[in-house]
Amino acid sequence: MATIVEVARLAGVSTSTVSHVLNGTRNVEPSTRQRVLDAIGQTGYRQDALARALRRARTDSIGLVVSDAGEPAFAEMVHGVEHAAAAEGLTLILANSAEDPEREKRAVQTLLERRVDGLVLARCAESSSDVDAYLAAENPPVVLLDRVFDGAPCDQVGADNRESMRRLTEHLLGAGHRRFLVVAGDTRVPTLRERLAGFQDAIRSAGTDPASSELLEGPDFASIRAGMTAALGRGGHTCVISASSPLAVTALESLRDSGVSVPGDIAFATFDGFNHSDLFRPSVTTVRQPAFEMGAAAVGLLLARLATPGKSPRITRLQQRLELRSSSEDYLFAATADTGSRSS
Amino acid sequence: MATIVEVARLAGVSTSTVSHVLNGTRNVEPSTRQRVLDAIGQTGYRQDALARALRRARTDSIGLVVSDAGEPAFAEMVHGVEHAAAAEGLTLILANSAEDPEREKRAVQTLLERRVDGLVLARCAESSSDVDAYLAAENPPVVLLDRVFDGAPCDQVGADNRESMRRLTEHLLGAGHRRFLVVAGDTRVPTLRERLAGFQDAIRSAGTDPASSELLEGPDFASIRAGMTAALGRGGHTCVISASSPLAVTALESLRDSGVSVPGDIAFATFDGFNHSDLFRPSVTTVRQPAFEMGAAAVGLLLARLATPGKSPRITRLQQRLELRSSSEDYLFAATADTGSRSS
DNA sequence: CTGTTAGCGCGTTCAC
DNA sequence: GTGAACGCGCTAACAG
Repeated sequence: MATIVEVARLAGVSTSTVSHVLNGTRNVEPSTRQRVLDAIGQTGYRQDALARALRRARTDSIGLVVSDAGEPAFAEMVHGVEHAAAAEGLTLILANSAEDPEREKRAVQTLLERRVDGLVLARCAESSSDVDAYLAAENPPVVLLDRVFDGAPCDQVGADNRESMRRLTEHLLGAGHRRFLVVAGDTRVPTLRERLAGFQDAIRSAGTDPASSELLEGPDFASIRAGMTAALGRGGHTCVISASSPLAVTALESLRDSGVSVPGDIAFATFDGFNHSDLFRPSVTTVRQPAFEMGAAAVGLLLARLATPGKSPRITRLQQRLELRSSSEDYLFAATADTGSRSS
Repeated sequence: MATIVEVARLAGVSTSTVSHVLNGTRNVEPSTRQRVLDAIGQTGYRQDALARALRRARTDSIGLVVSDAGEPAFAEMVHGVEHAAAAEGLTLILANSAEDPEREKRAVQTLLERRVDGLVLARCAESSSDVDAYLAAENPPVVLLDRVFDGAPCDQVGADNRESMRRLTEHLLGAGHRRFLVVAGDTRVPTLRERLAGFQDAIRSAGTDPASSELLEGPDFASIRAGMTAALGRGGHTCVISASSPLAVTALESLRDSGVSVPGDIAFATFDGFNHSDLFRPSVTTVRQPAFEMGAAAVGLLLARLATPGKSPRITRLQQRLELRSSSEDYLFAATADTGSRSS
């Protein structure tokens, strides 16, 4: 690979002139400029990003750490981050923590060593505080993605989980449901905690008896499954709400294994959902995350902070879309069913 | 951020000693070694990957360009590449060409400027020859992923598309199918061309009349859809085979819009398939790509080449899994149906 | 309008 | 066993 020195020699100018025509950083005589361009063409010279970054103290790259690269929603966020970054001339360094605090820590360290201009983090559930220490020491621009932490000293992008769950639940209440089975999952995860809160908001403001519904919480999917099976055995619920796509898989498997049909015997709705759901039965009612847009928005916040640091942190909440489908809409209440006391 | 100079001063040694302690590149007196380690601990010093890479002429990073980051199969490959790279201490720079030759070209250029130690490319359908020129000029280790090009001068990883399609078709022939509707897609794409070839292999070696089946080829999904609708209108086919997941979506939409039910009226099978298909109806018969493993295998080949260059290119074909489900298995031939002349 | 020079932070000879 | 000095390729400050 040719270096700037060879180009300069070939064009009969100094390296600094070559640098300036390349970067447009000062005027150069059209004729010499052309000589430089010709020399570049002949040698096939390209700037060395490494040397350039070392000198300029900026790498034109950003780091992204996701907590589960296998999950479609995260894959879409990666896609969105890549898209927005590329559009801004930034390259993307990708790391996956796989929900492991240790790997997350290493990833952040590695990215800082590589001197990324900014960091987008979808932190894992039990994220180590070491990470915060590293970030505080270095203090690079950081945007938290997907999982919003109250009081975090940086920009954040998330979905309007609480409001969306409230809207979903209100819709289901309006359809007549009163006895819900809520598969809430690991409520230490902010996203899932917010969704549960949204459910409770709706129940409370509707004046419905919270005791009619049942919550399945916890990080362990085996327990969730066992809880599902037990609850379905007892019966009485008219609707299952799942707070995430992996939880939905577990819930649907339990329903299938218990011989409970959707929407024949019970209604079903979930967050995240499944691709191309309209092609299959049951097509499932879904609160769809704008994952791609969230990734792109994170890059936007990063650039804004890069441009004007010192502003106070912003939280962007992107609206989710409620997609009503057969799994909830085609449930029929039995004529004799207790659809709750319509108290209002 | 502390630099090596500060550490050296604090430890009362030269920078070269610090460097040697860090890299274990020559013996140092245990006591001075400890002083250096202490100084590192105090300052929170970490090596600057940029300066290090510039000096060592290697970046410990690899570049990955995928042709469609939005496609689940590619997302899994990204996942696999990231996983294997991280395990080897390599960081991953990700770019998406979005099937655009221009973007692909820019991505490869950018990655070369960043001096990645190697490149994994899932090239797009109409990849520019400029890319080959850049690669030839620089001659970095390259592994082609997913789309295998005969005679390419580099290592490649793909799936055994031809064999898998042959196996699938043979299975369907065994079930009695003779009149197939094959949604082949853009057969300039090696993967899709191989799958079509596998179908033809099976038809030929079974001695079945090729004219009984119909092929839908071309890059344009609207035409594919129109072709589907026309073919379904004419009728006579007993089985639809789709060569990829996006094609399957189009095909299933056409089937639905034409009021043809799967597997009631027609059997259906596809490559790639849908996640959690067993939870929904119809559950679809699928030839599943080991996408994660393919990504990991690509990194493996890259490392092997890095270690021992000069060997002749290798092609790794990973086996795909045939997942038989209701969409094809539960199709019932009408008693009067012509299931072909059982000539053998 | 252009050239000279001094680092960015590190790894690595070469000398002791 | 250790240190001094050089250079990876580039940009920015200073001169002219």
